[in-house]
Amino acid sequence: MFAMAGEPLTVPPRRPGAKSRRPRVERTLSRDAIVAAALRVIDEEGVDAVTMRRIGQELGTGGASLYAHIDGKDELLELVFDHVAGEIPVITPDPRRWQEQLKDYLRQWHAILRSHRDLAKIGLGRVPIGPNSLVGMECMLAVMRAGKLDDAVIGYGADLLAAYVTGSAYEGSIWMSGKAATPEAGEAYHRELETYFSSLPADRFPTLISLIPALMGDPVDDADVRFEFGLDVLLRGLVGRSKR
Amino acid sequence: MFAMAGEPLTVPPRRPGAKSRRPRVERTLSRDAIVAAALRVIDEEGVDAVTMRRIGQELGTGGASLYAHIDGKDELLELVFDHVAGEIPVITPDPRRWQEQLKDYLRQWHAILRSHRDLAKIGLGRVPIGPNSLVGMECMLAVMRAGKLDDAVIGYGADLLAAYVTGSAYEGSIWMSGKAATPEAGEAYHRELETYFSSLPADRFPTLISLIPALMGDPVDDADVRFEFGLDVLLRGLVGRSKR
DNA sequence: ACCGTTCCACGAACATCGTTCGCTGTCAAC
DNA sequence: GTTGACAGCGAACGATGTTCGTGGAACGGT
Repeated sequence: MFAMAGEPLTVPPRRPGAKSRRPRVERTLSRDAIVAAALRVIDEEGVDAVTMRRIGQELGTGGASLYAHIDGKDELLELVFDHVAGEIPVITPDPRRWQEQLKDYLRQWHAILRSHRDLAKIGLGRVPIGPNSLVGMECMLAVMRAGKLDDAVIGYGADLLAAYVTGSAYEGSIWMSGKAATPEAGEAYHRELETYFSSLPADRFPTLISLIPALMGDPVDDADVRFEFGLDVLLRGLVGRSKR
Repeated sequence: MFAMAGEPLTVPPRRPGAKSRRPRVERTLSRDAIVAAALRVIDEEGVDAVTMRRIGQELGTGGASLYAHIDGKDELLELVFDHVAGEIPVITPDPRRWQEQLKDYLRQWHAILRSHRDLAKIGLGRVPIGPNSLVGMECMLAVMRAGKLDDAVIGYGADLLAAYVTGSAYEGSIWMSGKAATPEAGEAYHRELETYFSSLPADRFPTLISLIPALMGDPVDDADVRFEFGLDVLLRGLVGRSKR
């Protein structure tokens, strides 16, 4: 499983014993090409459409050919996730405006995840330890330390914020999940859910029913407002927890 | 997909056209028995071990027999999730100690999820709309309203809190995930991760390295402290956001 | 210029998954 | 007593991740 542990920071060679006596000629396939193809499929059809055979076909071959460059599907998805993590620009911490810096960073991270369909799903059950993810983590921690937060708050808080960004991006992608990934289907599901809530017995769910407007905003317009709300709540809580 | 929308609150009959001319004699199989068997398998081997054939075998038959009572694996998992959601005791809101009530409720939810291995994984990509989940949601909303939070804060906040509980329970179960679900393997992975972080170049990851003790506590002892921290941060932020 | 080694590419195959199909036996309704 | 609906269930289908064995091309040594 965790084959990356202890390996150097740069993308590690797959076969440790391969001394590569040969100067590694450029063949048609490569790790980067495979990752790019997988990302292309994710952008077009979502993470569930990523299949070894599908990626191979995208590169003009079969699924078995990928195993020469990649250990398996798990590692492939991890590579894709870390690849897009590299798209986030790094930040040099400025103690005077660290909060807005941190928020901006998380906003960008969230936006990038959302721009790749349900890519966030990959990061849900994982501890991201790819090189780019680590750079992002270091960046986040540095900004939080510039804010003079307690070490314990930074340690727990960074995890909390990272989980929030990933989870929020994934939840936002659920509305267009499943097979019919069209925005119309998402809105249809949204409406169906709203009518379902409205049909509940008012005597047993009084609070729920009275809060339907607050619980369900427009699924697309509301996504950013919702994310911003969580961001504000989390940072408010973190600084409140740290001071004193 | 969302076949439950619009159906009555009690567990809906699977086949809408089945008028049940026969008074539904008690056969060996039943929805409840299937759900119980699935939960048993989850407790013993985790969610990934839940297979139609495995559940059938658990009940002394094959996998195909389940489809007479259940639409498919997706619905089965949803039923299991909602079943354990029924274990959480409901709360009558007390405005004077609503915060501790809310915390206690989320603590119990978290504990129940954690007690069923990686069951939380099921709830990650779903909007829980089962009957028991709805009762829990109503309960949560009522307590928050007793705290006189703004409606908007309740609406967004309830989602935030629910996602936190589920996500936190799942993350906690990752340490013992994979195949070798033993606690020793979890600790081994934890140690491996720590040495990996320690091996990073100190000139490029100064903050990360200096925060290793804060980032990684003991995986088991630390889980509750970590959860409590997030709870405190979230509630702090929510009330701060609501007051003015 | 030749050969041998190395290793990528790839079709076929294996195990496993969710699900469907068609048959059988049984029990309730007429 | 007859009939018909339906739970139960083995077999099968399509798709998945992964492994195996073969082939062939490119490089280094001679």
